Amino acid sequence: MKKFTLKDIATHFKVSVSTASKAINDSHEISEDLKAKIQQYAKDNHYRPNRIALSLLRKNTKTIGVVVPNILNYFFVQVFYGIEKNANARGYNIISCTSDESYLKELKTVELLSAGTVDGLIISLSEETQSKAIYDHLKNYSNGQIPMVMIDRVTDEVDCDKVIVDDFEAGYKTTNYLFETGCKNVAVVSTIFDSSVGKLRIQGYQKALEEKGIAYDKNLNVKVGKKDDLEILMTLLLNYKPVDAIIALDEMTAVDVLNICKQKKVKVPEEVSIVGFTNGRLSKYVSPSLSMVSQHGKFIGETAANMIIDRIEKTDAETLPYTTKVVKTSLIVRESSRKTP
Amino acid sequence: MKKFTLKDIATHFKVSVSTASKAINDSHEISEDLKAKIQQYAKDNHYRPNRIALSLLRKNTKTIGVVVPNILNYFFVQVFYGIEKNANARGYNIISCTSDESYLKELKTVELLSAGTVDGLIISLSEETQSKAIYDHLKNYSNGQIPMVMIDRVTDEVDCDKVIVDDFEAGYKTTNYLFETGCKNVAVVSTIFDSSVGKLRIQGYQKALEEKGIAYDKNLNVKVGKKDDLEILMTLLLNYKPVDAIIALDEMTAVDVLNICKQKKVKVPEEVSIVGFTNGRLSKYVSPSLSMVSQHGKFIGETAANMIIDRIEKTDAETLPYTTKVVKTSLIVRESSRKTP
DNA sequence: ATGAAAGCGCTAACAA
DNA sequence: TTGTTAGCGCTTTCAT
Repeated sequence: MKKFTLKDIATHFKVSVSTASKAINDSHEISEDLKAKIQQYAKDNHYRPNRIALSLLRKNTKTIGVVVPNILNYFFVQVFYGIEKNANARGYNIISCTSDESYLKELKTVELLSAGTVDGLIISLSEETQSKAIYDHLKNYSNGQIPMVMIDRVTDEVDCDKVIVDDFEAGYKTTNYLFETGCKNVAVVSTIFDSSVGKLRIQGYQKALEEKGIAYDKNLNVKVGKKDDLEILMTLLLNYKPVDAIIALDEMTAVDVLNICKQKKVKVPEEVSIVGFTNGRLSKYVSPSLSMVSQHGKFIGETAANMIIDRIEKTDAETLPYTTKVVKTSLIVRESSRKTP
Repeated sequence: MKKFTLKDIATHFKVSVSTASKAINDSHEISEDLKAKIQQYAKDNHYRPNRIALSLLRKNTKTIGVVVPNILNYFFVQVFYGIEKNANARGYNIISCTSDESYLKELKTVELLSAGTVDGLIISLSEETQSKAIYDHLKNYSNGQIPMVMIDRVTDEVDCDKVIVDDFEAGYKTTNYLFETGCKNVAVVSTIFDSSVGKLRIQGYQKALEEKGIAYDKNLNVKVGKKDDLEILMTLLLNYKPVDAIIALDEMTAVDVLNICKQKKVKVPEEVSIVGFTNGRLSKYVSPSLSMVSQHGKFIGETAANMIIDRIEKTDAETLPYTTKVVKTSLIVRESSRKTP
């Protein structure tokens, strides 16, 4: 598995390495004759300049790192897709890592990537990082070394470019939509109550309640932990009050809630409207199909890729002010929510 | 965005770079006193040895490249997850790329990765590559340079380690299962008729037909191209013959077939049994839930990661014979297929 | 205990 | 037209 290098070419033609280099790069300094021979030889031997050496020389890697909490979540897959698309188009590669919602894994990943491996980093915080609120690994990162863009799950404690979803507004609008279609008792079911995103959606929900003059009832804000049984929690919820609308803060939960309702013979949407977050593959296909809030993951990825590359390629990068782009959500109304009061 | 290097440390303490290096690496050659000071200073400044420089020196990158045709396909997401898991556990990172089912993009990606960026490559062929049957970019790759493992969509024309699904057997067993449960006219709907995987499943299907003494009817082998309308093809199929079982070769198609049946008031599974390939998120949640063939994507990923790392780390790598691991599928029976004749 | 020098593969001044 | 040298950041002999 010996690599084929410039030196091999140089030795073969008994020329210097720099001559070989110039010939490969089609420099006008080299005679046409020699160039042709060297280029042919290089081609025959599948010579590729070593990117590691080039990276060291040019002090860039043409690679951007992406850290997402969970690759099995369709939202992040879409984000990833968007990043890859734009980054590739601009000549960058992606090195992708998962934090698995773990602070430690996130920390290690960030340290690894920060060691010259990538020219910039796109990261969405793990749930554990957000719940522990430890951001040192990212502060140091952005302070000293290379550009960073945070997406979706972000924190104010780190200064950098950000692309976020307008989760507050999404929570607010979704709740209002349910009110407008005649729902009275709107509950929320969340598995991401510890993340910034989950909290903002709840705040939007609370604002809508407030405007409507309805007191916030924490029993209607169902927090589903890793070990909790959603079915039990749902039973408690439905027995607690005549809930007629449920907002599920992620797609899987929306589907689960729907299935539990069906199983309990609760009619959707006649008795209970359901609206979920993240417009992925599932929601369209279940029946009744689910009304969903789309966060436009692909667009977020594209935007983040452009922001990071812009910053990487700006020579006066440090002087650019950090910006935060807010992506609006769209409510996709399907069968699981009532249309009229 | 100036990087903090050994030189900075050396200058700060007015020592040589090599002394600084040794101190950082806790060499016994350096006085405890100086070591302590240097290590503290390094820590304070978040010094991380430049991985690019180390890669150049050690001639390895501790990174493996992964090229899959389509990241929005749940099977590949699972594979990816498995690769990431095992690779990380063994100290490797993943650089991931999508070929988008395009030969050209695959070619470019492979060339890029082969240029010293990664220590090994895991690849699943794009559909276009398989239909055009051009494998030069991979032959050269495996000949000369770094280890490669092909997964799922592979070709005999390239000598390397492989992890494949027993698609022939899967097609065979699935068809037989349908026969055993009383189905007579088993059709297949495929969007991947050009890929090795799709062809093998069809061959398995044909073998089952043959054993049963049933002539292969190509009208029952529905090929759905990118521009074809599945609904029209399904209508033709159902009008053509009293089909009582349909095998869909990917998950999305299985769901689509199910929905079209429901829409046409064809009862599933009473009138038509449906079995799909790839046990992803969708199949469990639609109703009736879909019986699926699981290819154990995560396991395939884990296996591939181990194979490539084994080969990378073997010093006598070239002498190791190439092996092909075959992963058996499992049929997960749900509601969409009949249980008794 | 510390430093100088070489070298990983490559390019880009600068010489010849 | 071709070659020499230096250097990207680091480690590792081999001096000192």
